[in-house]
Amino acid sequence: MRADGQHKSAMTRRASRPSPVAPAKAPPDDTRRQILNAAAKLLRRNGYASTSLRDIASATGMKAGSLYYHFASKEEIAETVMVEGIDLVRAAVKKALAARPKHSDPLEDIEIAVRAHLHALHESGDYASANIRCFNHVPDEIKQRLRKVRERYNADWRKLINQARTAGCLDTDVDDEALRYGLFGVMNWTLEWLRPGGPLPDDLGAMFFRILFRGAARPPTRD
Amino acid sequence: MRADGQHKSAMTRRASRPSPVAPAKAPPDDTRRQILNAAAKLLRRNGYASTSLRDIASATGMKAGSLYYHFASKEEIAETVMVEGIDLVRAAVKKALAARPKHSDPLEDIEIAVRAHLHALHESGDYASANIRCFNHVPDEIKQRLRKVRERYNADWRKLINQARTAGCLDTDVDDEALRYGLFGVMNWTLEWLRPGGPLPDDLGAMFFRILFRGAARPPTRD
DNA sequence: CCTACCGATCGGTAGG
DNA sequence: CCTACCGATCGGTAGG
Repeated sequence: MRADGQHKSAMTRRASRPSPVAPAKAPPDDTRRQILNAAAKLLRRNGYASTSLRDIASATGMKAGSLYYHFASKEEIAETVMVEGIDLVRAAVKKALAARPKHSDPLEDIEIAVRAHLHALHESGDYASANIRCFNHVPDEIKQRLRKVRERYNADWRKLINQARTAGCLDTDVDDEALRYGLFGVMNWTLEWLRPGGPLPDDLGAMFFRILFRGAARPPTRD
Repeated sequence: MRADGQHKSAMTRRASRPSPVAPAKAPPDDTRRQILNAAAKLLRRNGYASTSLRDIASATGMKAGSLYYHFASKEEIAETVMVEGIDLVRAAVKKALAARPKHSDPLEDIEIAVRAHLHALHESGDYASANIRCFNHVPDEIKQRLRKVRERYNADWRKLINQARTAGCLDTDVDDEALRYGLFGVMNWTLEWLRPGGPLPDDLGAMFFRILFRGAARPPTRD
């Protein structure tokens, strides 16, 4: 079976000959990914302080000290997970917007973004959740760098809202920043209560969009 | 000055003679309160795992071991703080609703509740914030008991929303639980971003109520 | 309410 | 990537 050289799937293949760009002697990048996956799951569930390097190591099938062959510190592991968490959601929203129907109006774009953000938060899962759950308890130095990454994603939303504002789709007595914080609030708060058996993230996104943009109150009847 | 027996304010007075209901020989309840105040502040800022008994003790001017004269464990201190955090907000909302204008409609009641909740969260401060910030990282046994206390507060909001529903004030295609989670989301998420220099909690409450019930989109013009 | 201390666990390192 | 270990810190206790 091994003679044909095709026995491994593309997912797990390793270079059989040293490649000029990725030398085969180097430690497999897979291990690094396994560490990050385990760390993301644990950080999401237990928080920053309660996640020990021994927990991460044993979940990856190695000993605590060995983690330092791949990362310089616990902080570096956590920061890597959280940055990826932000970028995963950001990329998911960007991708959903790129696939939107032509000539969609600014409000439709926001609905697409809301649904994509919620979907990524609950399906991609651990990385994005770890970012939101651990942000407050991470050392200040990391927090400051994370803020810059978050700010890029905030800018995406400000742009979406501003396009709706410019197009005249938003009510004049609604504050744009309050609206953005409100959107982040309803979306990210789902991490506190939404369980696997509950409503689907996509349906929830549609409902939240409807409430925040059309309002929960019954519209006044035309008379 | 001490001869008149009136030198202490009512806030800090102690029983000068043993009272049948609260014997004077007992340790002062003030100390217990000071411990809880310090714990609430630290739990809010640093989270459950990163708040040590030594931190709480030194903030109260005592040694770590002495805390066990007032509480049985770190868990008991945290649980006490968090239960009070829920009850403080709940009481603030109840009080605000009790003082509402006569014949206010159900939507006005909800706006009052939103503003009271936000006000309590950011002015009463540490206890309520500690509850929200630490809930996920507290031992399961405590979490289960806290859920029951939270459930009482949830019931208050379900009642408010249900009254609006029954009165026909809410749109038929809005889900009541989604609306409640949305309200909690926008309100509690303010802990993640609202800083002392920012908008006043009351103004923010009015804005959030406006967005969630009237909608951020410009209403269709009547033609 | 303090001193002195317990066993457990933490992030991290040396040497291989 | 492991073994063996470091100093620091943790929640909690004994005895006063």
